[in-house]
Amino acid sequence: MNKVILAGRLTRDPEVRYTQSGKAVASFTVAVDRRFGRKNADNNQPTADFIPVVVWEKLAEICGNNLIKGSQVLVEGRLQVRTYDAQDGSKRYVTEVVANEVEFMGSRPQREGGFQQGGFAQGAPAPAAPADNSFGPAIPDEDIPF
Amino acid sequence: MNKVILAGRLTRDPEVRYTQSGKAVASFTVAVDRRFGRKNADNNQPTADFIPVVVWEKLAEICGNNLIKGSQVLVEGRLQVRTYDAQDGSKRYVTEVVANEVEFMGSRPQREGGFQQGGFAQGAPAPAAPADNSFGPAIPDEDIPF
Amino acid sequence: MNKVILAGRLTRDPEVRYTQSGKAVASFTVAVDRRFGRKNADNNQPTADFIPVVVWEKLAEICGNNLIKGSQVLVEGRLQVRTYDAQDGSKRYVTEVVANEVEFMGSRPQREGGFQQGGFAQGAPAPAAPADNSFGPAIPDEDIPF
Amino acid sequence: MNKVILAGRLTRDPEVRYTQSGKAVASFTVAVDRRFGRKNADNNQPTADFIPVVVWEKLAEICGNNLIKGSQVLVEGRLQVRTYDAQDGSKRYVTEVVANEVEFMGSRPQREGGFQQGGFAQGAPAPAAPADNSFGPAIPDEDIPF
DNA sequence: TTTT
DNA sequence: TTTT
Repeated sequence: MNKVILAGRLTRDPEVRYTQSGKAVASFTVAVDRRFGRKNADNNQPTADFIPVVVWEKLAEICGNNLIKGSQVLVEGRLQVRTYDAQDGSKRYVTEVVANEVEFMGSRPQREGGFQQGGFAQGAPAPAAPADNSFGPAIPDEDIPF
Repeated sequence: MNKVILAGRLTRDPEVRYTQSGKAVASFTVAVDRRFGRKNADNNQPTADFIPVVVWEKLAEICGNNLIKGSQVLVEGRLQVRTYDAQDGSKRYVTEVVANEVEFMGSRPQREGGFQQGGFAQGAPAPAAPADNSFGPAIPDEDIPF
Repeated sequence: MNKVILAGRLTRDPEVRYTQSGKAVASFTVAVDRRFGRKNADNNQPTADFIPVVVWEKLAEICGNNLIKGSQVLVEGRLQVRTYDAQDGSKRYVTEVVANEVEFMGSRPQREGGFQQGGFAQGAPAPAAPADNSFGPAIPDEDIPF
Repeated sequence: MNKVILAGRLTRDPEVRYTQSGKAVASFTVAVDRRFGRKNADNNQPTADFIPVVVWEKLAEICGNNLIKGSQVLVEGRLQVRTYDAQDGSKRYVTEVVANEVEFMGSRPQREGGFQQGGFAQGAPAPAAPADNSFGPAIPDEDIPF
């Protein structure tokens, strides 16, 4: 068992890319507020954890089409550590949550254009082209977790 | 909510260190086998995820005293991304699971000296001195998650 | 490990009772919508699961003071099966989630009087008197899960 | 989200039944030990929770073929409350975990005949006929959760 | 780099 | 760097 459950808000709009074979991949970071009391606020500690999340295929497109900066989500997935070689020859690690479920929670930030009222992530059209993967190196086409 | 649940085996004996104020910290990596079918075995993909885990205080000592390479564990905790400055001035990220519960599961590897048959992690004496933190930079003394 | 995580909405206002020794107990039911597709809507199947939740002590009072029918919550707890003897002498089972954490999620139903904007369940005054436990027999005073 | 994760041992051999349309259903109870300290042992409280679990189709057959009384399992599923009318006309509730994943954990009880060493639940032949559903009324044929 |  |  390798299970992660996060509830929080997107720090930015999701970034949707496509692999060479055409699979959609969405990346975003979820800010999870720490419970009051877990850390003393007065000693300059962070008050949130920022967790990189990656979503594949249909769910990626749904997230790209329905989530924006500030959106509240409930994410279920697994922890994955990818490894890659940095330019200086050293080995680097990228840890992220590969989500297999993203629920859209209540209070959603406003923006021009109508978003759906919330609900589960499913069914949606397909957007367009690539971008840069902000969480590390290129994601290989085969790297589909489920 | 920021919750992680892992079931797997230690890739090495746990490493126990102490902060300046005397708090114990144990670090180990849990190998979580991927379900057959999640990845095709034939395309050179990894068959396990290797997840760094950090444990504090009493639970750290219990882990240090009862777990060894190969021990089967069920870990519950939260995902934490620490940030630090590398020697070359760049910013690096260390992601780990901060465990608040470690259950010892069944089949445990043999070793000289008697280990307990299993059970929950609790109650235990205290070992001794530091070492190096294999997962990143020094863990500050205040960084206690609960 | 005995862990339950639910995201849903209260079907009614929470009911707060007190044990003889004065401990608060809140009871409510969480309606968890099933994912579209898990069940075909067209064969008269329910579209939600209704899960009884029980909360103790300080958290019970916070829930009583901040949640109402329709409130969206994220509940973490454990499953508990209590047993009791029915009037006809037969043995009955009551299964409920004993929550140790209740997060208040976004979109909250309106009602006269100001409720807080959301956040984690903690810190709050104490309400008053008993009522009837809608999920089964009297909860014994000692039955505190944590 | 409606998620349950249990680690424990079967109190009896699984019971495998078949619906009219031929779908396999396995039922068993998982005993989950409570953490020491969660309950004082000295006040006659139970030291374990006994949770009814239901498994469908292929996974049901795998469980029927590989698990026995005492088997250690890690179960992931969802909580379901079924309702039915008792003979006396009153309404009764049956709560159970509908498992979608069952991992076989380490130390497994011995019995004549070779069982596999453990691993994930998948792939297996099919056993035979019905029996009585020990956890409540007949499970309708359509009631397949995934 | 960070959300409300 | 990896466990069974």
